[in-house]
Amino acid sequence: MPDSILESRLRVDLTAVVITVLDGEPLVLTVQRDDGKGVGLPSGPLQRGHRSLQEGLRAWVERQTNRRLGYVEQLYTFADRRPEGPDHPESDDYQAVSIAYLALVPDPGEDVPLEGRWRHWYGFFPWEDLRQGVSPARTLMLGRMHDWAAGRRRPADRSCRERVDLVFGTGETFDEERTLERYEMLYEAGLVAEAMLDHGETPPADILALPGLPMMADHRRILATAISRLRAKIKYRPVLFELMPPAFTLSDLQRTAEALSGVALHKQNFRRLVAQQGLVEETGELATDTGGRPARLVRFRREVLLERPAPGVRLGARTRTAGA
Amino acid sequence: MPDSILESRLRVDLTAVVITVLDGEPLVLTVQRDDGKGVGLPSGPLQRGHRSLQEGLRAWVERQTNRRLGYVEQLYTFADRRPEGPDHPESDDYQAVSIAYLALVPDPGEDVPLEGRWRHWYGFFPWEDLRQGVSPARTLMLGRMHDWAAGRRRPADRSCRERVDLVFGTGETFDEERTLERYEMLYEAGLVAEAMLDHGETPPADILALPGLPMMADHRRILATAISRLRAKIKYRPVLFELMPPAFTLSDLQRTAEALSGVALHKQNFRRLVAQQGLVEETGELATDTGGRPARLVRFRREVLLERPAPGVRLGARTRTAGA
DNA sequence: TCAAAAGTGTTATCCTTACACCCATGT
DNA sequence: ACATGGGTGTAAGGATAACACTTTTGA
Repeated sequence: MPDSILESRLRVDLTAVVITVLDGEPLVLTVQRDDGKGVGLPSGPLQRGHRSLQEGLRAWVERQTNRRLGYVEQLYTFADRRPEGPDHPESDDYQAVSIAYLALVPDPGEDVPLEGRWRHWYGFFPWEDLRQGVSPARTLMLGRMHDWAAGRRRPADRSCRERVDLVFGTGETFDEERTLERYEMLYEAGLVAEAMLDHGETPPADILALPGLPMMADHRRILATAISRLRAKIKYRPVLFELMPPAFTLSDLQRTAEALSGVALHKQNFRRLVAQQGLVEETGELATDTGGRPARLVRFRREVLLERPAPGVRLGARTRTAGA
Repeated sequence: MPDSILESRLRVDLTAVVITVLDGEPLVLTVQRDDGKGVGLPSGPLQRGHRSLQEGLRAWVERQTNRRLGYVEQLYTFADRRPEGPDHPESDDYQAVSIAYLALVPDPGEDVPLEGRWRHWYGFFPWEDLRQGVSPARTLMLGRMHDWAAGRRRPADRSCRERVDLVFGTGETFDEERTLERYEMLYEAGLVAEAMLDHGETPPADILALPGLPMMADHRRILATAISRLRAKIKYRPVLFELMPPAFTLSDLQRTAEALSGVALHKQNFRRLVAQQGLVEETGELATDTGGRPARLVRFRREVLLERPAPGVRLGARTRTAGA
């Protein structure tokens, strides 16, 4: 009853982060907005007739990209305010509430229509890929973060520099799950294009000087949320297998895990962990196109979803990287 | 552009699960709806002028219950369809989308106004409390679930009976984090009052024969979601301390952990885990009102939030219970 | 003096890590 | 033959689980 006059009914958007891995590279399904807003994630408003939030999401993705989704889980709900730029000084209203979902598909499929396109994760987040050790791009960006940190004094807690090093990790101490925190820190430092747009500034002409490709609205933040969640989740739930074909080799599985987590894993231990958890069983066939000795093909034992309490591909140790 | 005629703008509700622990009992903040719908969680619509979703939530809880919230995190977003009962045969529209939050406060506080009231968790979920071993209520309810399972044959996967035993656990194998799954299974079996209401039936007069007190709409499901999340989270993030006063004893801390997780913990190992993780430091004072030997008071070391990657109160072993 | 609760020490066991080594195929 | 990737065994280290025991207060 109270203040019902203030109630605002607003649009509810459903937004999908659809992930796959192809040849050891993680991909995300994007759409190119025709209104010049750039690259975004598939999304659309919740409608009458959608039987549930998830059904609505599936319908939108199918329409926009022709893909049927398999595994789907809810990620997070964001409220996107209208940007506060000089054009909208008075906007105290919300544009929309958008409910973001994470979806996994085992292969990219063909005939993705015009607007739909798979893009590499690490094009948007170059600093998140440490599989080859520390990349020059990462070092460069860390330098800029240190410059930014040096110009700030945060009262009452540790120095900003220390926080940067903690969240970004110094080589060995990289925590791959902190993708969202890293993005938010870069945003705070004004080192991503979206930060400038949201403050009404125009990003520099040499947009490529900023680390990572931007996305429309807050979609890159949503993607960062998805990556963080997925990197955490593969360790305690068998979601990795939602990205695999029916039969695969253990090396394929490891490559997929590495693609998602962004770090190189220790081969023998990875295999043992998978084996001893009973997550896979042999098909009896061999893959001959491996280059060296043919590898046994295995398949996911779907039964574990029912029998084990919380099985996941615990990643185990990493291979020691050369970088500090 | 397409189908904008179908777009529906709808209400967005913010719903709070506010938790505290008092004298070893976990409590949830509830409001009594005056329209006869029974007990519910504090909630209200997102309004213009709320600076963010979280701010909106805080505003509503403060107004309805006079409590300021400390720790707040987003839980899940639900779409509540109008019930399909005989009164609304044609309703294909949503009532509202509600975004649920989990909030933790260190003490109940006083002067909670008329509608606001703290209630015991386990009044709503009697089967979730295994601190004293297996309760008669739990055994009774498990029997009913077995009866239900016996009357069903699920094709293509394990027998329903096995699924019940897996999710509810047989004594030793109880997985405290599966609170939501257990509630959903009880709902499916029609053993909670809400299931009947949602199907247009009237619950039996002897409502107390059904396990646990009901809540309005889907609020008990939301509470189950909160419990699941919280039980999982205390193991890898130091959220337990959001429920503690500034100074407390290790036994207090253990009692709080037990209250939330619903199982009895092994004293010595719990203490060692907390100590060796550096989560607390001594204040130098002693608590004299413990009954036996006075206990040292400790406080949470807030610094760990910055220095450690993912510190949590890993609960360690449980005390062996007598029940099978 | 005894009950009650705090607090300490110690061992067996398991899981993880790290390393070394062998196997099967294509060129 | 040898390069390449698949696959196995094993010992060191660390964390957990389970146990027994001592200390300090109030009644």
